[in-house]
Amino acid sequence: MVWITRPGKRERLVAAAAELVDRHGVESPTLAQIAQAANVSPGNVYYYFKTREELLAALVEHRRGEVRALLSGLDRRRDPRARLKELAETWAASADEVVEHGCTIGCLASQLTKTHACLAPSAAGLIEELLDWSETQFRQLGHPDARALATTLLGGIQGAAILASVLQDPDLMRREVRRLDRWIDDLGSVDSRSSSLRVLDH
Amino acid sequence: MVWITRPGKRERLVAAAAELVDRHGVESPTLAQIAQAANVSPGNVYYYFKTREELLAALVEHRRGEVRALLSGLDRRRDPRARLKELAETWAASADEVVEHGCTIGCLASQLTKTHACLAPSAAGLIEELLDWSETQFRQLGHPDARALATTLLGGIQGAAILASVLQDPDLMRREVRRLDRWIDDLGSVDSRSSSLRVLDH
DNA sequence: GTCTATATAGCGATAGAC
DNA sequence: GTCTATCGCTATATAGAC
Repeated sequence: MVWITRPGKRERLVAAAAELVDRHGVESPTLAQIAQAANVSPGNVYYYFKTREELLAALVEHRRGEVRALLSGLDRRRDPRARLKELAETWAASADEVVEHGCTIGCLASQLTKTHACLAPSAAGLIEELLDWSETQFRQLGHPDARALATTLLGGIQGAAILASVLQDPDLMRREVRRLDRWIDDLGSVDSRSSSLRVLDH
Repeated sequence: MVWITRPGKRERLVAAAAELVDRHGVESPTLAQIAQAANVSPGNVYYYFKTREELLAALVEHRRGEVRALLSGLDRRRDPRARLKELAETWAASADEVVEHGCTIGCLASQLTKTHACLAPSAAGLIEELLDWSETQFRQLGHPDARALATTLLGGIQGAAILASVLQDPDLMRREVRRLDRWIDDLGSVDSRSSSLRVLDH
C-alpha cells in the first residue's frame, strides 16, 4: 500500500497516538490532542483516518512493527537461551517506563480487548508475536512443552509489569525478570544431543 | 458513616458501575448508562456522588470489600499451603469470566493507574491486599522471602489473566494456575520444625 | 492535500420544582 | 430525596473553500 500524501504526517499522527495512548490509555486522548501532538491540523486527521478506531488500528500495526524489530534484534544472538533472557531483560531495562505507564504492549492489548472488540484480534496478534517467538526458542532448546514455557515466561513478564506499575515499584519488575532469568537457566536444555533436530518435529 | 437515604440506590449505582466498568473499561460507561443499569434516574446520581470520579472511588472500595471477603473465606482453611492454592484456583474457577473481561481487580487497578492518578493509591491498595495476605501465608510456611514469593504468585496469576483474556483462551488460565499449584507444592515449607515460630520473627 | 468552519450528538454537571 | 429540564462544553465527524 503506497501513500502518495506528503510524507510524515500519517506517521506523525500514529506516533503521537501511540505515545498518548501509552500514557493515558486508549480512550482518553482526543483526536484534537493527538493532532496537536503530531503538529497536524485537527480537521486534517480525517484525510488519513476515516474514524478514530481506524487510527487505533494503525497504532496497533505500528506497535507490531516495533515488536518485530525487537525480536529481529534478539535473533542476532546465537544461543536461544540468551535470546530468551534478553527478551525478559528488555522489560527490566525499561522498568522505569513500565512503572509510569505499564507494559506498552500488554496494556494496549488488554484495553483494546475490552473496549474495541473489532480490534481485539489484531491486539491478540501482538501478544502472539511474542509468544510464537518464545516458543520457537524453547523448542530449539529441546523442550517439547515449548508453548507452555513461552506462556509462563510471557505471563511472568506481564504480571510483573502490572504489579510494578500499580505499586509504582521498578525494582519489582527487575527482581521478577532476574527470577525468570534463573528459571530459564534452571530449565536447562532437554535432550541436548538432538536439540537441533527437535526444531523440526511437530 | 451512615446513609439516611433510601436504602439500595447508592449500592445499586456502585454495583452497576462495577459491572459496566468490568465489561467495558473504566472510561467507557457513561453516568447515564450506569444510572439506567441501576434503575436510578440520571439526574439523581449526583445526589450520591458529586462527580464521576467519586463514583469510581466508591467502586474501588466495593471491590476492596469483595477481595477481603474472598480472603476471609480462604482463612477458614487450616493449612497456609491450601489457602494459597485455593487463592490461585479462584482465577481458574472463573476462567470463562477472566477471558471475557480480564481479571476484574487487575484491569481495574491498571486502568485507574493510567487514567485517574488520584485513584491510583486506592487501586494499588487492592493489589496490596492480595499481596499482603499471600505474604502472610508464605511466611507461615517458613519462607524468609515470603514477599518475593507472594509477588511471583500474584504476578503469575495476573499475567496469565492478561494472556487468557487477550488470546481468548480459558484453558491458558487454568493451566497456569495448575502450574502455580505445583510450584507451591514444590516450594515445600522451609524449616518445618519452627514454621509456626517463623511467623513471629520478621 | 490541507485547512477552517461547522454540524451533530452526547457528555458531566447544575438548578429548581416537587 | 427524587425527578425533570437544561446548561455548557467538548467529542467525533463532515462540508467545502483554498
